[in-house]
Amino acid sequence: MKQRSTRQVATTYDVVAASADHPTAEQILERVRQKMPRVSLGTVYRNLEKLREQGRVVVVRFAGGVAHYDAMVGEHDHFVCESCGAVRDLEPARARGSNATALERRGYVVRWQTTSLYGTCGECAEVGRQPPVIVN
Amino acid sequence: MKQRSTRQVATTYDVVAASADHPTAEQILERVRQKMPRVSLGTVYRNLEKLREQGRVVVVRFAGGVAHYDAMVGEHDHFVCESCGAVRDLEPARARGSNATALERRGYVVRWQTTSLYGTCGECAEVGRQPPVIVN
DNA sequence: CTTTCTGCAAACTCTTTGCACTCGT
DNA sequence: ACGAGTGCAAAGAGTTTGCAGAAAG
Repeated sequence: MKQRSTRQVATTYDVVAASADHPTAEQILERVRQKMPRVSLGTVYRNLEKLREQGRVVVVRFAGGVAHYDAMVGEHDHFVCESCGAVRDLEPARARGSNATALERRGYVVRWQTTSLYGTCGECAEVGRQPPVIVN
Repeated sequence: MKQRSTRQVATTYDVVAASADHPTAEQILERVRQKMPRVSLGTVYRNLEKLREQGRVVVVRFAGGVAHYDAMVGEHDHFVCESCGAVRDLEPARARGSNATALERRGYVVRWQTTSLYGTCGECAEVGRQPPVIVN
C-alpha cells in the first residue's frame, strides 16, 4: 500500500498551491486540464483526498456546502463575499477564545477552530452589487 | 402569492425549535413523522427553506457539508465533536474581531460571522473515543 | 512484473423540482 | 373556488467507486 508519485497528483497539488481563490474540485479540474487535458474529475477527487490525508491541502466549506480546497494548511479564517463568491484568507483572529477555554475546563478537547466572515467585498460594494444569498 | 399556515410547516418548526442537536433534514423528517406519518422529505426541505426565508431557522454547515438546521437564529458559534458528531451552541465569542475591523476599513461590508470549534466532547474524551474524521 | 493509479462511467448522497391532487382561505 | 401547499417520484448537483487498462517502482 505504498503511495506512488504520479504526474496527476503533482499537478493537482501545484494547481491548488498556485491558487489563492480556494477553488472547488471542478475548478481544479479545469486548471489541471490546461496542463494535462485527459485528467478526469474522479482522479482529481481521489488525489485531493490523498493530499488531504498527507496534510498538504485542507478542505473548507462555506454556507453553500460545496468543498473548496486550500493549500494554506495552517489554522486561519476566511472572508466570503456573498455577492461574487470570492474567498479571502484572514489571519487567525485571536488565540483560543473564552469558549475554547471554558470547554476545555469541562473535559472537552478543542483541536482546531475556524471563523468565517460573510459580507460584501470592496469591489462589489463599490459597484453596488447586492448579495444573492448563494454562496458556494 | 400569500403564505398559508399549514400543519406541516408548523410541525417542522416545532421540531427544529424543540431540538438542541442541530438536526439534518432527514432527522427532522423522522421527528415530524412521529406526529404526521405521511410527510415527505421534499416537503420538509421546502418548509425549512420557507422558515429560513422568514428568518425563523438558520442553516449551518460543518466540515462534512450536509445542512443542519437551527432555530437559534442569533449570531453564535458552535462546537462540533469529531467523534460522535454532537453539535453544541456557544455564545458568540467576542465582538467583531480585528479582521472585521480591518476589512471594513478597506470598504468591505461584514454582515455576519461564525466560528466553529472542532474537537472531542467531554463524554467521548472520557470513554477514549477517537475522532474518525467524519463530521456531517 | 507487480501493484498502485488513472480514465471512464455508473452509483450514491443530498437537495431541488414537476405534476396532479389536497387543503387553507 | 382559487391558488398555495403537499406527496410522490424523477431529476440535479456534488462526490465516490468498480473495473479494465496504463504506468510507477
